[in-house]
Parts: sequence; structure tokens; C-alpha cells
Amino acid sequence: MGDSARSGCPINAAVEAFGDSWSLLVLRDVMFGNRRHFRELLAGSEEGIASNILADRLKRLVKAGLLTREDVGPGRRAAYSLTEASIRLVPVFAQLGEWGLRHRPTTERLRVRAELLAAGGPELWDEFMAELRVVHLGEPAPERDGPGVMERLAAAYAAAL
Amino acid sequence: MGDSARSGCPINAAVEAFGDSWSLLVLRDVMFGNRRHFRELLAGSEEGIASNILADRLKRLVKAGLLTREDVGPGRRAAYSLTEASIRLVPVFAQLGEWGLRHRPTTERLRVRAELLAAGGPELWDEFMAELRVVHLGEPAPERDGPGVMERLAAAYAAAL
DNA sequence: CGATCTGCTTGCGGTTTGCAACCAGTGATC
DNA sequence: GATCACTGGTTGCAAACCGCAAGCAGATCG
Repeated sequence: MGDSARSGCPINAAVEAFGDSWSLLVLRDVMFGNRRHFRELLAGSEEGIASNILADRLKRLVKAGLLTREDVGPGRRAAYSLTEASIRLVPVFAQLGEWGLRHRPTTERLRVRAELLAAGGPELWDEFMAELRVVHLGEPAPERDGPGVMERLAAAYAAAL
Repeated sequence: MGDSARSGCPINAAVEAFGDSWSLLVLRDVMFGNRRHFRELLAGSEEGIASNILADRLKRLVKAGLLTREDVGPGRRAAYSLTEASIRLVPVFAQLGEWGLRHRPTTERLRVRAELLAAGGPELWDEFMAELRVVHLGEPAPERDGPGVMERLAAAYAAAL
């Protein structure tokens, strides 16, 4: 369990934080799917994560400061939330998603979110991060006129079915 | 070695292509360190990759279309080159690096490249990608007045020693 | 000929993975 | 008050993978 960094390189630091087969996908589901509970993440997983792996990754991500766990007693729904650090992964997700849809085969249904995020650019990413801070960090919601990014993502996803 | 995708999600596609402990670091060394040969990558690795892992990752990356291998006979220096797909990872590296240096402990020496890349923004990334296409894909070099991005990265790195 | 370089390969013990079953606590229903 | 479904997980186990260390064949150098 040594968490000593292999090097002081920022890229390596990022890889060590979430550079495995599952961590980033768990974060994706919390961030874009708004899945906040264990069973929700387990059952809703597009890729079919196993429960022991999910449990392990949640622990790791909490330890790494990328998730927080609202610790209620045993047997009651515990909620996982993003942190400022993981909210700041939005641009990373956007770039990864854009790369994936350009250079790998993807399915229409799952592609729409990445497309919308790529098309929106940094302004949209900032708007989305602000929304995530409201939902996950409890920041006060600012006044808004149109639908939020989350709603637009959900609408695009629903329209692609 | 089933390369069947777990899902059609672009993020998952990216994770499956280079979402492990080493693939991205190998690409980083080829891209930013201009290390093109096996022993170069092995000896120059900041994180100390093992030779069998390096061999495996090089094979995988070639298979995934993220590297090409100029196959000379056995016993002679084979050169690895980036492909268009991996050159397009520059924005991903930039965002990952920026996240890493903001949210993880890093060392000054290894931080400068990420800082320069983050500060330069998309215009600099495009310029860098154009340079990589010259070096790795053999595109004709355009006329330039100042030093290239690669030179500036190297200079910043050298200055931080 | 020997030393050194090239890109790897092999052995091996330890770790991780992923499937499946299981578990204790809680709250609602019968 | 017993059953039931739901909560977030744990446990066993076989198979795969990881990383360290050593070795290897072909080419080049002196």
C-alpha cells in the first residue's frame, strides 16, 4: 500500500491518481450520470464493474481526495460526492472524450455527451463545473435563465435513444 | 488478448487504449523527450519502467495504432514514432499535466513542461502538434522565425535544473 | 576475438482481477 | 414479529497480470 509517487511529474501524478481501468469510469458515472450511491454505480455501470472492484476504487478515490463519502451508519444510504479536485477533471474528460470519439469506434448513444462537451469548449466546461459545485459541494445556486449543462447533457442523451 | 470494448463510450475507449500505469508515460517520453528507441525509453524513464513491461506496452501501443515501429532487422536500432492519433493526445496531456500540477505534489524540474503547455493554450498545442507531425510523420517542415515549441520545452526543462 | 550495444524474452513470486456467493444492518410490509 | 427487499459492502478462489532480475541472439566496434 505504498502511496509513494514514482516521480514528481504532473502527468505521472495524474496517472497514479486515476490511471487504471476503472477509477476514471467511476468518476465519469458520478459526474455525468449523477450516480451517488454504491448500488446505483454498480447496477448502472455501462461496463459492468464488479462489486469488490467498485468498493476498492471508491475507497481509493476517497483516499486520493477525488471523492468524499458522507458517512451515515451501516445499512443506510451513503452518498459519494465529487471534490474540487475531481470537478477540475471536467476539461480532462472533455479532451479524453473528444479524442475517443475521433479515434476509436463508439456508439451513437454514448457519444452525444462527449460531442456536446467538445463542441461547447472551455466556456461550457466552466459552466458545468459551476453546476457541479452547486450539486456536490453545496455552493449556492446562481440565477439562470436557460437549462443547465447537466440538463442539456441529459436531454442530448435521451434524444439519442 | 480479446480487444472487445467493454462499452462504446468515448471515455472508456480512451481508458482502454492507454488507461494503465505505463502506456501514457511511454507516450509522454516519446512525445516530449523524443525518445525513439527501446533502450532510450528504458534507461531514460523517470519512473523506472521494467524492460518486459516496456516491451509489452510498445507492442500494445503499436497494435492500438498509437505508435509505429520502423522494423529493421534484429540487432539493429528500431525506431518508434507517434501516429496522428497519438499526436492528437497533446491536448489530453496538456489538461492532465495542468490538473497534476494544480492538485498533486510535483517537483519543480518536471513541472516546467506542464506549466509551459498549460500557459500556451490551444494555439501552442496546435503548434506543437504541427512540429510532431514533421518529426514523426515526415511532413515537410514549414518556415519558422522563432524557436519551436519543442526547443522552448527543452530550454525550460534545462533552465529548471 | 572480446566487449558492448541492440531489442527484447524468460522465470518466478507476489499482487490484482473478476466472477459469484455471501453478509449484517435498516426499514417497510404482512 | 417475521419476512422481505434494500443498504453498502466482504470473502473465496482461479486466472491473469506485474515487476524484478537474469539471460539471449544478432550486430557493431576495437
